[in-house]
Amino acid sequence: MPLAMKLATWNVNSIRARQERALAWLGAARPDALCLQETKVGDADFPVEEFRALGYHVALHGQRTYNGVAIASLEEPRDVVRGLDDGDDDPQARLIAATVGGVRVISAYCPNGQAPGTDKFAYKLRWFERLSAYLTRRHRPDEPLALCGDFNVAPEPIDVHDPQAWEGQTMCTLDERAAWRRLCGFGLVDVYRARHPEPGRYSWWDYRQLAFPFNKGLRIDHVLATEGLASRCIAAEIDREARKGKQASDHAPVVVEFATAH
DNA sequence: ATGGTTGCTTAGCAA
Repeated sequence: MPLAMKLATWNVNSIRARQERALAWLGAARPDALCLQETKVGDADFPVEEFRALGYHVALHGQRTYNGVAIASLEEPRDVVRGLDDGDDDPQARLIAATVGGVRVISAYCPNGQAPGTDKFAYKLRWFERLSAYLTRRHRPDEPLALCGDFNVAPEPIDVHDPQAWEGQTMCTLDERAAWRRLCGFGLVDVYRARHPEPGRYSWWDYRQLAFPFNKGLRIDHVLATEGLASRCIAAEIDREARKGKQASDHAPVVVEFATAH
């Protein structure tokens, strides 16, 4: 029985474009589970064998061109559930859940929302409500659960490089932040922020305008854990190194560790 | 600054 469980989440912005970097990162970081978002590939075209060669199983809920989520894990993922499972006829592949190491791990790619007032924004807010309903329908706040992914919400001004410029913009509106708080109201803790009260820590930087070198970012990738699991957190980091250089995703991995329960 | 960069798919969309 390992002493800790290491869990990571990373929006790779196409697993095919990022395959080399993603596999190199996985081989070096060796998390017990990695939640992937924006794989942008159908399940038949996911590089399963390359992950397998590193010792990782993969549970897939893919989609060609847009969206697509996955969970890679050292232990074989159990009880895999794909989608929000609420009878809604939603063709967008944005959620996959599996049990790994006794923890219910969920990889979520929440909608971007484009801009307030658009159909996409309404879909985003509704998707958050559906996700909240999914949690209350299928889970309890007293079980070990980690909801990981790209939420496309910067929860507070501290999560934004220029809060005044971003106020009311997509990812920073009152409605999105309210949806985020309702989600957390299930009984979830923002694991990174709980350990790191300091400003200037972001997980996403726009490709344009040299945003990364100037650290003009937002913290929109999160690990939300139920309180019992969150209380066992022994580390939480954002791997800025993975955002550096050529052919990087616009997101960095968020990595957390939990002491194993006894 | 209705700009700018990247990826998928091939001119336009999404982020």
